[in-house]
This record gives sequence, C-alpha cells and structure tokens, in this order.
Amino acid sequence: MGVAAQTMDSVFRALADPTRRLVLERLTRGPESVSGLAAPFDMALPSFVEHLRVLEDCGLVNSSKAGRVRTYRLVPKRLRQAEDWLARQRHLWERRLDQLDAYLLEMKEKRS
Amino acid sequence: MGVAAQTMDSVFRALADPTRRLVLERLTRGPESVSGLAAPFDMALPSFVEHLRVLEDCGLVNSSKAGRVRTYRLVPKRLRQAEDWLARQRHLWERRLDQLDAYLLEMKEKRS
DNA sequence: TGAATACTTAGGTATTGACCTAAGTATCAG
DNA sequence: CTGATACTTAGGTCAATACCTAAGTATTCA
Repeated sequence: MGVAAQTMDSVFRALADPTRRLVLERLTRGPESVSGLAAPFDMALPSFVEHLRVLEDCGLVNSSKAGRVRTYRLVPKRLRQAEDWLARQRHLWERRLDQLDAYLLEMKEKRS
Repeated sequence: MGVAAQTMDSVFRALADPTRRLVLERLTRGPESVSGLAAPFDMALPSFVEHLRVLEDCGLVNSSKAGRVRTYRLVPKRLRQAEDWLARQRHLWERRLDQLDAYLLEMKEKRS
C-alpha cells in the first residue's frame, strides 16, 4: 500500500530545512561536489556535510567519490513518494471542500 | 514569488511526524473534536494536543471552540503550497533525468 | 616529496521536540 | 450545585538537531 511511515518521516524531515531545500534546488542544475554545494552557505563545512548526510540517508540524493571529490546527485524516487502523499491528501481534502464552505459561512455569520 | 521559507519549514516539519499525518488523514473525513482525534492514539492528552498545536501553527488546520469542545478542520492552502514546491522540484528533476541515466550507466559499468 | 586541496572524524554546546504526570479551568448534565 | 467531561496549563525528562572548532586522512599537483 503506502510507503513506510518512517520513509515519509525522514523525507519530510529532510525537506523541513531551508539549507537542504536549497541544496536540492541547486542539484536540479546537475551533479555537484561537496565544496561546490557548500560555497553559497555561510556555515562550517562539517555542519554543511551533515545536511548532505540527512539528504542521502533519506534517499533524496546519493553520492560517489572519485579521488578526493565526492559528487552528489538527485534521486527522484523519494521526492515522488512525498509528492504522491501530498497529492493524495489534497485530492481527499478537496472532496471535503464543503467543510471549508461551512467554515466560511460560519465566519460570515460571526461577522454579522 | 515563492512561499516564504519559514512557511515551508513549518509545513514540512509538521508533516514529518506519523501522528500528525494520521490526524490530517482523519480530518479528510470531516471536522473532529480534540478527544475524537486523540482516541486512536496511545498518548497522554497534553502530548497529543501539542501535535494539534503544531498543525495549527503552520496553518494546515484550524480550530474553534464551542462550549467545552474544540473542533479541528483542514485548511487546504498550506498543503497546496507544499505540494506546489514538490511538484516544481519534481518537474525540474525530471528535466535532469539524463543525470540519472548517467548514474545508472556508471553503475552498469561498475558491475561489469 | 611536500604543500595544498577536499573532505572526514571527533567531540562539544545550546536549542528544540516529543513525550510524561499532576493539577487547573470551564462547561454541561442531572 | 455537584460531579463528570473536555480540554488547558505548568513543569520536567530525554533524545535528537543544528551548529561549532580542532585535528585527521586521502589525493593531487608542483
């Protein structure tokens, strides 16, 4: 059925940080090294690398090392799973828009 | 342009907990009271209410109190913003599928 | 080979998150 | 008006997160 809850936990958790989201956005322009990814951020390298570890642990990216350079790239699968959950929720929510209508009506009544 | 980063932070953070996701799923069946939402969970009420606070603080739900009963309901806006971010990312990622192809090719080479 | 580069490891601090128990307030039902 | 109900507040523990500095290892290049 659904994706394991722990997977969803770790993916949403990873997305809940602006540094990590910016890294993902950067990677949409192509693979990049650790120092290349770190450059825009005013943060000690070990701290930044920890963000990369979070992204890799949850499967949003992967990496490989050639010589002394480690290169990161996107892995679409997890992001798609997260999007699927959200899309399914939104679908269900919209079937419940009558709730919202009821709420708006209630607000209108309060105002008058 | 985009939604404020802090908003995205708090929404993804809220989604990164299985209890909170289950609450959202429950609310797609309609508004519900605190105790009604809490019933399925083996958790002290104050702990559970804290989850509701997180959901309300980030705008995924709202609540109103009538007498001694507080009722929660979904608010679609934030979820849609989160979905939009993910959809945009996925779109960009897919335009980069050549990266993935390159990676898969690399793996194939390693295996041989 | 020796210095520079690109991470990596080790370990420390401060805040936040997820839970708990105990006790409080506000409403409603009889 | 009294007890039960439905939260709410107060405060405490424990683990995880997001940073840091300092020092290490592994490559590459002159």
